[in-house]
Amino acid sequence: MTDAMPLKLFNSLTRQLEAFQPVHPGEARVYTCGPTVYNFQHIGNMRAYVFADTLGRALSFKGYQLRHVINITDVGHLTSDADAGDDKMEKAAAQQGRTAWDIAKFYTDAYWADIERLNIRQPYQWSIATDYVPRMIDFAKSIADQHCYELPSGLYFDTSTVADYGRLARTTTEDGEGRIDSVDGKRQAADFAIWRKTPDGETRQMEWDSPWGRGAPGWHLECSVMSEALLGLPFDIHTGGIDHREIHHPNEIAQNQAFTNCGALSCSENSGARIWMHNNFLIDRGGKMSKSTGDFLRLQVLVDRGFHPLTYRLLCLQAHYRSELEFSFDNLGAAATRLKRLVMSVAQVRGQASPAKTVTHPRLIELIEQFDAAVSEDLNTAVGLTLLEEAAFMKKVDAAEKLTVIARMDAVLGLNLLSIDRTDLRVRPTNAQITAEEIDHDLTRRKEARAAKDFATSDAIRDALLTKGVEMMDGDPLGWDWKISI
RNA sequence: GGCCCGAUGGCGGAGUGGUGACGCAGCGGACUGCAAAUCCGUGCACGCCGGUUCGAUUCCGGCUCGGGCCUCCA
Repeated sequence: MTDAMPLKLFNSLTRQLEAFQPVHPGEARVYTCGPTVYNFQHIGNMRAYVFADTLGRALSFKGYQLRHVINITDVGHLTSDADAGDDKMEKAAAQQGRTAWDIAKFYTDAYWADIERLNIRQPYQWSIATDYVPRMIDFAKSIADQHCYELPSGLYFDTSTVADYGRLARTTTEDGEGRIDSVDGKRQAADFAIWRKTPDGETRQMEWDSPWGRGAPGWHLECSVMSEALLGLPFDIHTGGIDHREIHHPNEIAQNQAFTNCGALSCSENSGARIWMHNNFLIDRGGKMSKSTGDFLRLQVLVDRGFHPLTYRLLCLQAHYRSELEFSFDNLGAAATRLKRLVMSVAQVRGQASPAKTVTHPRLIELIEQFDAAVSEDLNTAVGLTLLEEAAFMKKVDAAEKLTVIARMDAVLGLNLLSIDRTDLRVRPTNAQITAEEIDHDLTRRKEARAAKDFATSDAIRDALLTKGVEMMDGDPLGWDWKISI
């Protein structure tokens, strides 16, 4: 690969753009903090995975051999960030009358289904936290003497034993207000549990024996261990939602520093990953992004309302991953229209040719270069998308060359333009009062009426369908579509 | 209370020290029996007050407003 156009990424650790320099030449090793599978993922959660996928695709586009790991947290994540309390998994299990293991499997499967619907590529490996518990214990043992201390409730990490604790978060680490319910005996408010002992007299569904008693690993420990096990320290890029920048990732970094025994080295070398990247939040003014409200927005809700999942992906791509993004069904509707027009245009080109081997058209060559530049500048998908559209909408250009360019760009954007069709976008809303067969029947009747110039009848059929959320489109090959009305 | 971020047209959202992308909506046109869909064309914006500068939307300070985190969150 020639790095004429170096890939620049924003490193949360240094808060600036840095040229990507792989730890292992030609390779890119990426770890993404995945979901805690105690519930469905909401669309805000999914933005993180669309982002991580886009990053991975960009790295592939730039010629790097990608080794991407996404974890599944199926144990150890508490219902609060206190050091004691309910485990999310156990709590969900108790509420739903199922085992914690069943809960984990159910929501992992649901998550994976969403991953597929969003055309997120399969990573090199999904790492399941409970598969790594022995390794977590080994990791904890190796740092216990120098960096940890034991209390009745578990093994705690002493954050004063590593240099620059909390530098990622850019927070003052002094105990501050101490709003977290403090555990007696903690040396610093910021100290966190590495191993949580099961309280005396209790039994958990998910617990293991350890040198510190029977219990479960702390959430932060899991990511350090799995990333080290599968990618080695240091690896290239660690991603996650921006919320992890404050607590989870600083704690991970502290553990990594302790584990690699380089507590005093420079930031980039001892944090475990060279680059830490965080996607910003998807904002919903309606407040449906919080799982605690019960009725939260997940991908299926969008589909139920007649939106193809990739509409959501396009919505994410329209904004920079580091910007907050406003979610609303109006915005989603705008993205749906944009996607539809793009898909129609590409499908037309697809019908005319197969991708050419080489591109000779000057503007197409330039578009590829501009696309490369946009992606290389901290993943500017918003601009990349407009370049893809320009290519797709160009007139009087060899279809084969055009398709080649579209394919190359879509490999990064992941809108599946080489195989998706206009009909795929016609998603039946769950509240539809009419079947596709009935609509086709009416469509035929209407055509007959129009042929006979019986416009009173044809208009009546059209109006009737419209009241059921279906619009007729005489000049469109598809003939009819669900009208997405909010 | 502490820490941090943002403010771009009707909505969303890029970007920039010197003609402010793009999408959706709107408007005009083509097409249509009329519409819709589609295609073509097009109007509209850099929160306020100072400062730096030949010149600021872009840099600095203040203000106002909004948001996030410090409690679980991607």
